Amino acid sequence: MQNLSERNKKILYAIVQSYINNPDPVGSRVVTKRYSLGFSPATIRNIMADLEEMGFLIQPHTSAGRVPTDLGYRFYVDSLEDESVHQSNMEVLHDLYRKLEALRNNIDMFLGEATKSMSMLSHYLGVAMSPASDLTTLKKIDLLKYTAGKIAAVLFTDEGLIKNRVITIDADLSQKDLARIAGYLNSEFAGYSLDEIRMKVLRQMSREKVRCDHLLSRAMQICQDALSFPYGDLFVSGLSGVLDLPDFHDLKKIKELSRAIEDKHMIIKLLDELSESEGVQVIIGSENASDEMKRFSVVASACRQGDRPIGVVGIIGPTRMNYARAIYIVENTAKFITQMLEGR
Amino acid sequence: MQNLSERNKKILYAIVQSYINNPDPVGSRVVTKRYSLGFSPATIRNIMADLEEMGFLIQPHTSAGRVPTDLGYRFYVDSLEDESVHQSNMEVLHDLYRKLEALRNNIDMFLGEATKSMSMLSHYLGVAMSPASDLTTLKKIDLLKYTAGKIAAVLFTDEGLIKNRVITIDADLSQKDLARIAGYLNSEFAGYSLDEIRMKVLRQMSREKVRCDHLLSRAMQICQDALSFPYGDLFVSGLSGVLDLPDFHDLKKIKELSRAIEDKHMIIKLLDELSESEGVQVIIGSENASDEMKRFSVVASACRQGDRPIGVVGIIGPTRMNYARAIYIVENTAKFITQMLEGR
DNA sequence: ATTAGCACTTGACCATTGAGAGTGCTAACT
DNA sequence: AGTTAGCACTCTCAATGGTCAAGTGCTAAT
Repeated sequence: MQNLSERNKKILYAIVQSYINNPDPVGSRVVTKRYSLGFSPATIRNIMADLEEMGFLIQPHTSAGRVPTDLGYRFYVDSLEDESVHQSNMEVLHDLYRKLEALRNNIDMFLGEATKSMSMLSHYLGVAMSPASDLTTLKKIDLLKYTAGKIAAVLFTDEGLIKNRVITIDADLSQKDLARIAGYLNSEFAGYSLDEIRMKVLRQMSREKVRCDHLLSRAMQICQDALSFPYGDLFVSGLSGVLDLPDFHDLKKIKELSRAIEDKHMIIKLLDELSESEGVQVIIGSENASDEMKRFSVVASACRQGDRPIGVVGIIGPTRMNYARAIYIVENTAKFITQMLEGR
Repeated sequence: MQNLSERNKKILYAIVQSYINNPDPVGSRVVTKRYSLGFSPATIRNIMADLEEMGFLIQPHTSAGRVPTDLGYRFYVDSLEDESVHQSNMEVLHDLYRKLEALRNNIDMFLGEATKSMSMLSHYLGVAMSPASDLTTLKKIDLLKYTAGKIAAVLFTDEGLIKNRVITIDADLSQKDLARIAGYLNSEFAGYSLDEIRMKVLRQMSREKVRCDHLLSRAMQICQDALSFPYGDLFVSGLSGVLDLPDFHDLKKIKELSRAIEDKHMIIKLLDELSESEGVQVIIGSENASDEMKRFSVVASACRQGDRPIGVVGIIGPTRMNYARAIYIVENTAKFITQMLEGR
């Protein structure tokens, strides 16, 4: 990448951009015509041959133009200037989000709507994930009597998530007992992450066996049950829009994509890994860890509140993606969500 | 339909069945060959011409075999005998559901898994919807202090659903106040459907304006906010599996389907209407109210607990669907869910 | 180092063709 | 009168071959 001359960089950049705007393999003619660098087609051809040798381009067949490889896209994305991102019709984005503000009290629903907006604006798939529960911080837990032998645990987290869960217990506890247990749990565990709490509980329980405080050990048991949450919720939308893209005129690729987004675990893992990193992340085609995603690209960003992750939003599309636009949309969506959560 | 002779019925039935098993237009030859009714191809041809005239069959083009129309499928489904449904590998179904029993406390998650099972077994789309909130019966409401100016309302319904919602209020109420309000709401509204409660609240509020009891009017305000739920949750799964069907080798049809299932409101409305009726319902192609669904069929059943609807499960597929199998799967899934809910 | 020119390759497009499947109709059969 | 055999007809589908345009690589000239 560094061993590219300035000239070659410019040409590679132009080729990728041309291909992103228009799904035809780009030939030497159009490069000279549309991007007026002062070279003749023949020169461009030589350079293109070099770039192909270096792995940035590939030709689908002899006598077709060239198409960027994943490496080519990578170069393009890395050399993308922030300024190039400014596109005209992006004010819509803020208008849209302003409408979404009404949902601020319900983060799950908000994320669902945010994916819709992202998919509409980008014409790719919008995805979002609420935080992996393990890292969320418990703010408050309440226990409510539900029926005999069943209680409902309501968890409030610092991120504004509320989760509830029905727990079956073998004894019949009164609401008063439950309030005492809840009070104890709150005093003991509020402010810790669910992960930490789980560990604390385990330690407590082994100690408790000896002391055998009835209510307390029961409290621990309840707590353990209450915290066993699955992953965060996942939202995906925009599939029907994606199918209109020329990239998906091929049945095989449609199947691949739908298989990928149906594998929620895979997507969750993917987004989860991104939730650690700072800023907008771009994963291009073969850079993806998962086989199912090797022909698609991901643009995603974590939403933070201070240093606590509160979710991930992103866009999934073909490797031939308008990265500049996607990055802009994701960046601003993440920013907006962060602001919204701070404002409350 | 009644004006069909017994012989014609048999032949129509055979044609539909053949087409369901094998997506080739069925000609007179195969009818005589595979279904040994004692007729020659020529006779069958005459009858097929009659059936076409009556609207049960259609030929894609001259010199192709015939294909059932929606009317043809309707005849087939209506004359489907219960016995014909027994298929060999259906025991898997119960094995699968036994595994799902672990999720019985979390009806939403359970429905999600149930759709997966249904789609895996049928190779069509599995859908499920938790009850439309309007009709659910309030069992208990709890109010919890969340932050200053915000409270969380937790609703328990008779169906075992728990919903929560953050409500913003303009004053700061203590947990004690909230408990009083909740107590009042419970004594007043428990046992009524959310719909009824909404009406009661409205009546109360107009009366309250005169009397101006501060806490009470506040309670009404909270209650109104707490009850304003969106639709029930919708679960859809199995798209990638559907794409392997020969019926979806056509890009246009894929788009149609994905557009349809992305229109959640439409699907919810569709299932909602079915939740009123008894037993397994079959809607074939053009019988669908929604344009987007006119080329697909729906097999669905409401799940009841007594006379209270607690959800709808179903299968969406091409009109050339294995109705017998789909009906069997839906019927047993619904039955299983009902049993599971009763057992708790 | 760059470029003009040219021969070559290849996929896309189109019309033609022949095979195969299935029909409708008529005339013969029971 | 219902049923069937026979046959001409229609239509799709796959294969074929020929032309066209695009784009390349190479060579020789600048």
